[in-house]
Amino acid sequence: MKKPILVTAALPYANGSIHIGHLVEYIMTDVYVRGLNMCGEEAYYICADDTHGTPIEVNAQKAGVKPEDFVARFAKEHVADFESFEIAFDHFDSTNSEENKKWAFEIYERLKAGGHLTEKPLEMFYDEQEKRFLPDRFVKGTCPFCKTTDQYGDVCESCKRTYQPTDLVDPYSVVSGTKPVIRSSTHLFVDLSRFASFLEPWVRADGRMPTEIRAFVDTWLKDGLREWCISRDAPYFGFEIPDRPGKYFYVWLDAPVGYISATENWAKKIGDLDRVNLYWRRDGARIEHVIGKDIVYFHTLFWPAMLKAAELTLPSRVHVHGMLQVNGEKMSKSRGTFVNAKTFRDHLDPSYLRYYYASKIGPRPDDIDLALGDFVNKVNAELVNNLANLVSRSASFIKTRLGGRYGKLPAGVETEAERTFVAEKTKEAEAAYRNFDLQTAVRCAVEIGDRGNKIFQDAMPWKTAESDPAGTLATVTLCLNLARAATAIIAPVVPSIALRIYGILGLDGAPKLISEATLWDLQEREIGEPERIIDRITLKQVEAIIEASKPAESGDRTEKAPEKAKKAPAEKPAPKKESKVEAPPNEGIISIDEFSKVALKVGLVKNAELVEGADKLLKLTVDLGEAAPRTIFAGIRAAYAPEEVIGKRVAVVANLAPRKMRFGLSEGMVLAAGPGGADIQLLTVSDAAKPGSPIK
RNA sequence: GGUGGGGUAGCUCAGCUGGUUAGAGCGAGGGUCUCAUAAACCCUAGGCCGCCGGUUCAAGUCCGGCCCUCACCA
Repeated sequence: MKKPILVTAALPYANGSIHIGHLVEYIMTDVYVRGLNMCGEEAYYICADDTHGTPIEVNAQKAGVKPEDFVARFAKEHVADFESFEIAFDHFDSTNSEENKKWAFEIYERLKAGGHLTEKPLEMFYDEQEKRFLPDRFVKGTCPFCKTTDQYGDVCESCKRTYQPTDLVDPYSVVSGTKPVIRSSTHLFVDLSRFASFLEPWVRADGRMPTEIRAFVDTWLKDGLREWCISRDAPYFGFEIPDRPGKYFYVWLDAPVGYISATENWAKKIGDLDRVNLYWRRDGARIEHVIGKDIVYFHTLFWPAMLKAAELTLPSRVHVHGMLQVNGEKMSKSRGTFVNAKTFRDHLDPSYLRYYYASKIGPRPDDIDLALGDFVNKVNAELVNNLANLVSRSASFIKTRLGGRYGKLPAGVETEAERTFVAEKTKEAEAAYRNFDLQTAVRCAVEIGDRGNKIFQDAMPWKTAESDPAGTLATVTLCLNLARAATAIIAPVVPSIALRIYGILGLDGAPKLISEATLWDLQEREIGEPERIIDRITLKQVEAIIEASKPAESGDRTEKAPEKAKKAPAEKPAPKKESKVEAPPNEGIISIDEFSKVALKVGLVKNAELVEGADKLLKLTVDLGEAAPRTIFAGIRAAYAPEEVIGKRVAVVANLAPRKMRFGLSEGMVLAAGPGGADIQLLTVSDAAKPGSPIK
């Protein structure tokens, strides 16, 4: 007997709004689950908000509300966003539930009983003012290697090297701005290496994950698995560890457990409580996770180890997708490409985005590019001009000129050829859906649409309607049966459009099975009422979305959300949520004292030259009114030729720690505006300013 | 820095286990038609398949090196 399939998408973090990056995953998973069901499988789609962790705790505090309330606001918003994009979860839950606590405890107890836990002290930064330990991303300071300032406690964005927070020079707390002290705290660890012999074959099993990802995970396995710290100190929003008062489960311990607890609450909702045990304890389901490239480690190593230790059902498949780019670049607030689900929905029908994503998503974990011009073209050409218009032209032709009833299909080879073709495409599309190859499924539908349009065009029914009504009706009937086939195939992608088309064709309800494509039963019966299916879109509408997504003011210097910024699926790690009403204050804010630490001065560029071996840098000699001019390397070569810069009076950070570069020592930093590359404007000052005079 | 992925026509991408003249859609140029959401249909465009070597009768398709780019680094 076929097992039901329980599909999950990664849990969105309840710290921000759903944006078009998240939607890649929720849409593709939704299409996948709808596709499976339309292939005759029994598939369910489960998800939940991920609600725990330091960022939420801190942000709730800043917003002056309880974490529970903070999280509840986003839960409401998330549900509304998903609904509007026709993402049809069978159940959407929250990790902050009694059920989740219960399951997390159970897994914890099993880890302990199995002897998989170790305990040891850890030296960590502690913020005395805020009375809290500081996770990596809540400490900033100067990179110990390259001396770049304001780097997070785990990795330097400038030189990309990783280190411990305690390695930072001049560390400060992101929460209070004070200098943290080192304090020891005892923590719990899962000894992952004990699971190595189990994980290796599990990871390598055929079909477990895309081969590209397997290669990636393999390298981790070869390097040897490290211990995984699963506890955090209070204050923390999460579950307190039963036998460790004051210690809480790290959010990544209980987040994936949400897959199970959400199943339990769903089981309760549908009145079949045993289902949670059937699926998770008795191998009664295929469990499939859909995740982004960014959280592979958790889902292919930690999570299966936890499940194994607790003797729960392991996922059959972990499907991984790539990240979203917009116009070939990361989503960016300042460019307006960081588009929230709500903003998109306010401007355009979500069907467009569902269609576009599906048309670009293949089975491999490649990044997908939302190229705005391409978006407009593709949607108009394929969804509207091809598919919707085929229905429109054929249906209204029958309605207005051929009596409003379908005729018989043309006899003979013509119809046979189409039947064969559609049968082929239907099979291909079913296989494609099962394999997350959504672009192939979409192409199958479009190809059928092409055939319909070509047949209609070649037959020229507008010329034969009078002379040969029966033959003409047969041809148009064939076209509509093709349109119906394409509709059944595309239904998982754009369900509401499929429903509308079925109505026009005179069919009840929405397509139920992809195989309806091969029914050919639109014959000698009434057709429905023609209606507008979906409008073409214009670049202008898309530009309006971008415009609406730009930050209102330039002061909004966004930055990565600490610790869990990368948790959000399909999101290029970047900015946090926009400063809407409910938004907590940004912890990037600094005090006047901190700002005054920066010595900005006017510098006169005496000389500038190209740097051999560095295609981005110019070597500047800058007079700061000091005894000797300074040498400063500036990454402005793409925008300025050396001679353009000489003689300019520019803004210089004079007390920046000197940075040793391959080409020499850089003794300061020249300020410039703009996104980078060739789009850079040096901040210049009028000639009246003396070199060395302070900028305040 | 380490690891992994990419680099194919102006743009977005297909090209499985190597094999006839390297494909699609959009855009661009030309034509047909008017039923339909200024939609449809036909023809055309001739791209060093990132660079350099190698294996092979035969290489976008395998191997090595390099360049560029993206991602991940618990």
